[in-house]
Amino acid sequence: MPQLNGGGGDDLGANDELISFKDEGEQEEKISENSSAERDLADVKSSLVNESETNQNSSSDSEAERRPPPRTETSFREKARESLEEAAKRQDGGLFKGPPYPGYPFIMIPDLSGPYLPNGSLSPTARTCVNVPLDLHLTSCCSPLMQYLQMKWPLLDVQTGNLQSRQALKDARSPSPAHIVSNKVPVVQHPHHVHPLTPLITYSNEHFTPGNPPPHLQADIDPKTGIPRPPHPPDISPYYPLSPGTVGQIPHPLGWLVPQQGQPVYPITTGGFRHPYPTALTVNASMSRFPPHMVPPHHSLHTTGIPHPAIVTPTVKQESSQSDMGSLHSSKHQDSKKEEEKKKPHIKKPLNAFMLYMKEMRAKVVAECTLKESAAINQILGRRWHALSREEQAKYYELARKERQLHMQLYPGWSARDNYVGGYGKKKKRKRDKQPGETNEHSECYLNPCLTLPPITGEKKSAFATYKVKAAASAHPLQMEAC
DNA sequence: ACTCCTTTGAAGTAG
DNA sequence: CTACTTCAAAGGAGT
Repeated sequence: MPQLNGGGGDDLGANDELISFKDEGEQEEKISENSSAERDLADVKSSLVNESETNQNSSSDSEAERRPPPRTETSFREKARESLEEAAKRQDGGLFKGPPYPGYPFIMIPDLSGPYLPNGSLSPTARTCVNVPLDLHLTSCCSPLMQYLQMKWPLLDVQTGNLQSRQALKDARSPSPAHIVSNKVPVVQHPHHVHPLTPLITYSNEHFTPGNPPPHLQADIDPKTGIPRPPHPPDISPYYPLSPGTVGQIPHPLGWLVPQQGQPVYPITTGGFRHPYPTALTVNASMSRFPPHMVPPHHSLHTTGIPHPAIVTPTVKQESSQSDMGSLHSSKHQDSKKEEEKKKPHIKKPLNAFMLYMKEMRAKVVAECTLKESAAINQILGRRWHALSREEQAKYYELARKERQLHMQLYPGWSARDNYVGGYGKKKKRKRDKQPGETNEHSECYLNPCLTLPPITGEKKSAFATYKVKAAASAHPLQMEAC
């Protein structure tokens, strides 16, 4: 599990999930994260559209200008905040022209406290996330910084000029243990696709059990549509944005983030934005009510009776594997067993950190560029992923960890192997062997210097104990090989 | 209709 | 333990 050293070093410690090579070795990229956000889009676009060299608009001088003085470990967080603001300024005129979504109603403040800081205090990043938007939400919603924050922290859901949300913000800022303890960092559910595992990435109230909402949300009525916003469930942090109506018609880059009561902002179908998976707390609560061994055998139904999104009906995908599905009885003979297995739902893997990140950011990237091809989008997302700060990555790692935990609780006997079609070694689809040199044959690599990362030198490797050399070498041949 | 592409990370298997 | 494979999401593109 990623851990943030709350003290002097921002090293994530022994976590083997965070790749620390970008901490210093990728300083340039990290520094240019702000600009890379606009550049990578242009880069990929240009490479895909054969417009080479157009990425020069992010000129080298500006690159040098972006390069902050060598940062120290102690000043890292400060730098990070500075970079946030700086990026916000820059992106105001860049590709990241935040669409005007004056009504984007909420601010969702991810609580990054908890596991990241040994003392349990709010991490500096979290403070940053809290403080800045709190001031920002009073300013223009088109504020570059806010746009950036919303880009950077799509979970930050800013409602401008809404007293209720201000009150909500106050509440969020209040030292309520629920806010502090809840480590929930909600990731959103793409309306496109019912996410298989959306316990932590769901704030659709659609399936939330209406409970007793906080007083400040009691009369939460959408000012635009007049549609009452569904209240927060009792055990859901008010951080969760439940702002269906307002954003529906507003071209917000994170419109997909919002529960769809109106029209989806992006060319995405109204998949229903179902989040049958309760939130972490909800699930944990439900877990307390339904211990793992009491999880209903019909996994297609959650404890709430709502079809579980992680389960794909057998018609979609089938695999022959044994699991602990309660509906299976060993006494049945093979035919019936086969039928049982046919009916057996396909439990998908929990999403890892990057997948969660992709899910959250994809729509935004798609909205910011004309690219629709997922391969290209994923390239951008991959680069952005590496450009993320540790705290931001840690957020997703933690989220993924919770997803895995939740998945384990819900499906104790499930194994990733269950989803192996034909089993290990029998490839369902032959993946092209990626030799480093082979990968470099990609035109994007040549046309797109931004798609590459500086080669990792041995010095850099030694500088970071947690650097997963092997992982990086195998996972990022493209970056490891200097294009 | 199906597969590939493309990304990272988790988890599984084989040696 | 290491290396490798598969799958998770996504949707356009190709077969």
